[in-house]
Amino acid sequence: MSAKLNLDKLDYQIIQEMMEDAEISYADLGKKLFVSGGTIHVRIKKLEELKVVKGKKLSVDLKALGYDVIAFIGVYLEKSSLYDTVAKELKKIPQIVRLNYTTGNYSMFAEIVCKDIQELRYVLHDELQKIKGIERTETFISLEESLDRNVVVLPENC
Amino acid sequence: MSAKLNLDKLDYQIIQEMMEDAEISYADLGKKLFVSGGTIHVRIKKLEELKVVKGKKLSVDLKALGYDVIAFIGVYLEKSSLYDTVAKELKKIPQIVRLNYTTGNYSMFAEIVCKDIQELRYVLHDELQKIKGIERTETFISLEESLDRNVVVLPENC
DNA sequence: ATTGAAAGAGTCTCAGT
DNA sequence: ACTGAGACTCTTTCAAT
Repeated sequence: MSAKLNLDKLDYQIIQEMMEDAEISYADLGKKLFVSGGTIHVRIKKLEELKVVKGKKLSVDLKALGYDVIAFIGVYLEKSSLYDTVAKELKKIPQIVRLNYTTGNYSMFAEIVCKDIQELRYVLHDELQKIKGIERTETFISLEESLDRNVVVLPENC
Repeated sequence: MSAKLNLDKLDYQIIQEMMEDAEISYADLGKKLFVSGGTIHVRIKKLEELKVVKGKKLSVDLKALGYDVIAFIGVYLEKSSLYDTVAKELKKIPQIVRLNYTTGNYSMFAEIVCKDIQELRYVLHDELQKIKGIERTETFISLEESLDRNVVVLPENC
């Protein structure tokens, strides 16, 4: 499925280090990995061209901004062939931040971020119920996020 | 729940713009929002001190790196009071990247990233079954991620 | 491919408003 | 609080290896 990439140990080390600290400078990262800053630069450009590294994302504290409710929604479809049309409708709801087509009980799995329970209730009741093709939904409100991290991408090396 | 922050329109605009493009320079962002680069700098430092902005994260294409399997795991606990001890064990499994304590059918909700189905099977069968307190689990393998975006943080303004 | 140095661009500080 | 300019740091390019 995934194309041959031929990444070496240094490539993986760069990705791993930058997943832990995306703001480290090329010079400092070079020191840490015993190569020059120029080499780090060349490798990162290569990884960006290969679309392995997609860029940087701002990390914000949603709770601090007043988004107190994170919830997961399991969606049952009337027919699984309705996935594309239902997905298109769900994407129009700005509170829905993630959507996966899944195996198992639910046809699709959504993640939603809201300011409060009232807003969640509004989206679940007024927005989702309007969408044709959704049989029913099950909502799991997050009471606590205990973990949110990156996968470890170092293989046998290092 | 969330403390009084007193962010103004410019603060929200900066966060919104940087969520869409985390790598824009202060000068360019200033031009876009009709203030100087120095003002953008001051505001971002303030937002970092307030812990609203937590920094930047490297965005990588897991599929390109050979992590072909993303799955969600609903965990049923024998007693919900076992959450902390089970969470501690789950955190030891590097493939588990996210963990939430939830309301609803499941006591907890995990997200897992694996290289292939064999690795997923290994974690589900060999690692999870070892953990005391887990009654059973339900796994939803993602066949397609249709959406992964940030919430829109602009209130009445703009 | 990697290096080191020079050029260019960005961040950070600060005095003035 | 915002600005603009100077100091500093980082990224980017490139000739040499």
